[in-house]
Amino acid sequence: MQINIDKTAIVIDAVEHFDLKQTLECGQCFRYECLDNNEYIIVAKGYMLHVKQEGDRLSFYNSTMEEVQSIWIPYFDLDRDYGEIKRRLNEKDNLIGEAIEQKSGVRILNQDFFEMLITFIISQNKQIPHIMQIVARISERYGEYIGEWNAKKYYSFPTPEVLGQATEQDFLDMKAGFRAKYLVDACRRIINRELCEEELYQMDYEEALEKIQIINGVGEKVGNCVLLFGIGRREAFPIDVWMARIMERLYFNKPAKKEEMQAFAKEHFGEYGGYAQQYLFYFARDNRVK
DNA sequence: TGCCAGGAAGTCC
DNA sequence: GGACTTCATGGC
Repeated sequence: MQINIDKTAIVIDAVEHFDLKQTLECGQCFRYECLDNNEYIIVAKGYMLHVKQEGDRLSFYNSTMEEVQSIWIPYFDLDRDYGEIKRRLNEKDNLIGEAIEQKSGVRILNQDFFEMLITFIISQNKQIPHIMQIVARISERYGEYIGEWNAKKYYSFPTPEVLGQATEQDFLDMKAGFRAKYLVDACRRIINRELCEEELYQMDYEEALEKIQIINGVGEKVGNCVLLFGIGRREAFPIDVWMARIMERLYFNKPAKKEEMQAFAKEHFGEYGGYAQQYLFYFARDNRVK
């Protein structure tokens, strides 16, 4: 991968299988702001990033060469061969091809575990814009100031220790609703190490999925999202209402149980389940599949 | 106004 | 063990 220093930015030319807008707006990320066409402010990994894509050129405006290499290339999953992933998925069947083609610039972001845990507990029974609002409130109140753009200030996502100081009432004030008690429970169990990130990396997928559900408010769907987006388990296959709709349409042709769909995904997509899921989810949601 | 949202837990039988 | 209900909040 060729990385260059321009007058105003660190630049990567000839990026493939990547579209900044699709990758941010496909439903996996909740901390971005669109400035202009394919130009964004992103908050991740404790940094505020100003980034823009023009064709196959990706420009990082407020970053160093070292940060691009050590933080942003891994974050955007840019050192993975998505051409190979797409070939493998297209070998499985000819039904997923349309979704891959329409959403071909999606990559799975490598986000932080604790942030994904809290974010996806919030996500249950909520629409994406509202999830983003609540995560922004949490960061403003408990995160650290990391920069501003156009007079708007940005804040990092808090650590478990800091967010652990919030009470159920605090989460209610931030409009988390009935999830407030789950959030308190999650912080507590992370702080006292009933669940820790390191052990999840060492467990196999099934074991990790079971373990993460010790947290009150984390079930199979939320657990899979955390493993996929926060622990890098690409075999994870979260099934929400949109995934159920698109799978019933493409693979079952009738109403199906979640358990059946989960088993099908494991057998059919295997280690590529997470990628398949994201192409299908974004396709279904963006096209309002009923 | 009623229905739904990247669901999970509680409660019934 | 499966089906049904409840849980806040906001957008349409």
